[in-house]
Amino acid sequence: MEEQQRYFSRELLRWYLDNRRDLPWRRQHNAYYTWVSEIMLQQTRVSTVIPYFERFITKFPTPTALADAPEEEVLKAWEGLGYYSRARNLQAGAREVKEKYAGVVPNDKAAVASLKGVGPYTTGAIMSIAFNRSEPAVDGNVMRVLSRYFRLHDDIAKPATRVHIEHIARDLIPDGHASDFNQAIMELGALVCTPKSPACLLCPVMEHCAGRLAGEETLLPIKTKAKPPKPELRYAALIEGTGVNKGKLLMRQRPESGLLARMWEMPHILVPKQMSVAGLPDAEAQDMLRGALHQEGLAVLPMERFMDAEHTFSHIHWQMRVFRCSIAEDAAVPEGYAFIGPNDREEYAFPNLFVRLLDAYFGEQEV
DNA sequence: AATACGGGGAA
DNA sequence: TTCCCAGTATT
Repeated sequence: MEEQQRYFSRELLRWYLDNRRDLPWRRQHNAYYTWVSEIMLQQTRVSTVIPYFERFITKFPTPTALADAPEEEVLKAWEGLGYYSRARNLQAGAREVKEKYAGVVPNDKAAVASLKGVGPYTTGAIMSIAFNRSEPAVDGNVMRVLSRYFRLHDDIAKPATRVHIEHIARDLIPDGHASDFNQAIMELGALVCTPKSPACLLCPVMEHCAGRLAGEETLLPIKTKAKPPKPELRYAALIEGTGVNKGKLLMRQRPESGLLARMWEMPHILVPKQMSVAGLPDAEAQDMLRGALHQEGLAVLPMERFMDAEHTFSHIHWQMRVFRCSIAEDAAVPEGYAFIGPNDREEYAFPNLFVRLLDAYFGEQEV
């Protein structure tokens, strides 16, 4: 092994012992905590995850507790965290651990890798962090740190690059220190070797960092840009209940799979692209909304514009125009719809966009 | 190999 | 605004 590599592993480990953050999932050694935290941390910042992790572990302290919980409760605990299939996959994994491994996360790479929602990174993270096994755990941090340190010009957006860097990372793990080393390299990426302006002068391995020595620390890593989100115009119906449903809004549950699976939303329609370019007059928009909802067995009458709202997902940009609608007190409500009041909100999981709309509506009612 | 899949924080 | 974050599943 080259001196540049031994130096990296030695100095990084030394640095980590002094700079390790005190995080909830590091307070005690528990493979389930490692698993839950790693799933939550996928594409999600540490500061965002911390409160979710605390609540989640309090509510579901063991794999068996998670396995036995109602699915809606798990989804509600995930509300606002995003990538909601993670919640369902995690619970599916917990059920498998309960059934096949007596509720204990197995110290077995193949078994862990086969759990739902656990890919190459998370497999390596669980095996190394929880069981101190010498497996690489290559995430965005690790690709950035190693791209800079070894001055790799491969496009980290390409799957083949992750595989390449996994081999490099595996060779760097000091015998018997996989857990600390893998956390150390990610910690360095999060605290020092940051994406925009890396703090090279604070870096424990700057002396032999090829990227920095070449003056390329801000050029690396190479990453092709993602394409911009596709714009979509949507018309939504804010349907106020009357009689026994006074003070409540009619909401519906999204399908089992796809975007925001099984979460609750305001009934709405996608406006065909041709008509959405210039937008429609309110009268025509309301007529389109009324007709589309009628097709679904919902007889409502759009009355006036309530508000506009926008939301950007990774790949779609929603521009939503919300119309206040009236509905007859004895009107039929199709399967999957429910009247939800301010006191019922804890029973249902909503995507961020509809949390904002509900806040706007119920906030207005209080005043 | 490309695309679907959320949301928020930092610069 | 832009980037991108302790990625995975599906196609």
